[in-house]
Amino acid sequence: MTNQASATTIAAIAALIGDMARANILSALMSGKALTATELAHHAGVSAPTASAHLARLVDGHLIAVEKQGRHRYYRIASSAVADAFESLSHLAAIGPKRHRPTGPRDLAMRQARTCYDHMAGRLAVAMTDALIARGLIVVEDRSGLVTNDGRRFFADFGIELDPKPKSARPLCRTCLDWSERRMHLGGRLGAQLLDQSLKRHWVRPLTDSRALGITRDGERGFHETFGLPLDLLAPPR
Amino acid sequence: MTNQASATTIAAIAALIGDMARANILSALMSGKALTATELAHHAGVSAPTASAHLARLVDGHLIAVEKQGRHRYYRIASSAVADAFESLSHLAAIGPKRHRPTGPRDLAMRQARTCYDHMAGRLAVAMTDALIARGLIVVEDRSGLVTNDGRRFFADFGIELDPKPKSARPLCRTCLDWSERRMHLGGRLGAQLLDQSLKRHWVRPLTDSRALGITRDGERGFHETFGLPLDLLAPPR
DNA sequence: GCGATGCTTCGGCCGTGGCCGAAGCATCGG
DNA sequence: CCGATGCTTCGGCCACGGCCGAAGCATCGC
Repeated sequence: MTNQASATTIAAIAALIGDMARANILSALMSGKALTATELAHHAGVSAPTASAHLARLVDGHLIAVEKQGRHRYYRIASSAVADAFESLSHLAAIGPKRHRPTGPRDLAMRQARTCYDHMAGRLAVAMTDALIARGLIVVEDRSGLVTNDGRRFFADFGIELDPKPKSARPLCRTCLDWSERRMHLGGRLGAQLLDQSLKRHWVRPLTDSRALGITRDGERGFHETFGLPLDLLAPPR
Repeated sequence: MTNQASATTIAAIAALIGDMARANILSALMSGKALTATELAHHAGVSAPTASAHLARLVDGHLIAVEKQGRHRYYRIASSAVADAFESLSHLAAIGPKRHRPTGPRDLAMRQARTCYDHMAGRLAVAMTDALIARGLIVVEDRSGLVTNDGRRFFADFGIELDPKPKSARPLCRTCLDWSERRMHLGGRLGAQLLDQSLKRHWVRPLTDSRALGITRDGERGFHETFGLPLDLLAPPR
């Protein structure tokens, strides 16, 4: 009767993810966008009542959170821990029965850069995080990080506002791990804003029907000049 | 119709984990030991036929592997990716609805040192890995690692045989990530042998009814002198 | 060979949970 | 106010899958 209670909870959570409709819903929310119930119903390929029941169960299990806005209800992933668990399962599903890495073109793009929840992951994100640490712009310890004064200036120049009085309780700088790289990368508000800026500047663009991100020509230059990332890391996957 | 196929697979895998009996079976196997069908049936609290059916499904889904030995059949976790996914879910289950870390005594011990599948995880394992890298005894790149010549000597002195012609196809040195530390630590055959030696030397001992490991007095001295780990990291959790 | 032990397959029972259509609240726009 | 839109609740249908006991293979010890 070890962590019996714990095993119960694990089973409950896994069972929540272990349904086609709910997995599709979570998959859709992994983009980081908050979506309405109807959109999610459509995405999961089920009727509105069915989706509603699924969403209620996911909220009840604290896998997703809901925010009502007028007559819409916006659902989103509840925490980065949820995104994390889903990514792990996703990784397991991808390598599944195979012995060695499949390395399809889609897979290569995913490994280079992709969105994870609402920030970036993959080689690009890991390298950016390393670069920020190496330059003393952020300090990372355990799972959380701090922005240094140098960093504050740097991010301001880059167009990222780090309001000292955040209205959101969400941590500014958090690390999130990476199934393809086995390294940490930035999440939290800072990670989200880095993705935001990168998209705004057209340094990366979402690839169709996937969470993979493509690095544009501008991006190759920008990431190289601004963050000092090596060019070969930024080139399109071979 | 994005990664619809992928979402299907994720749901299938999660559904496998999402059953009390199967979660208990996996939980038991997370110790890294290979167990027989009857033992697992007992552990899951179900009859032999029921357990057999569950085990067959888990094998079919490539979550566990089986090896027959005489009239016994030994089951074990199929890969570190499975152990990884289970740990992620375990982490999610632990923090679940709560806002901040619970930090019970059990939890503190788990964060300091525990077994992950068949090797060590937690602060201790992460620090050991860092120390080995810093001393140039291993080189880690991407997910896999190499033992240097210096390292080979070091491990031989430590009592770990690294036969150049391994009969097992299992990689010697692999990294595995860590939910509590968000850092990589050593898995693979080397990681397993490090745990082995640490247990043999009574530097760590399994705590009752848990995957947590306690660091003994001998261990504090040993890890400090042999790996150069700081003493405060080795002290019992406050 | 023989029984004992370990494990799986078979057959049948039953409950949980998925699904939808219809109806019920809530909110917006006019 | 009214209808339209977004979402949930209700009621009922159905099947997937978990559970066990009994029986069937396989392997060991003698």
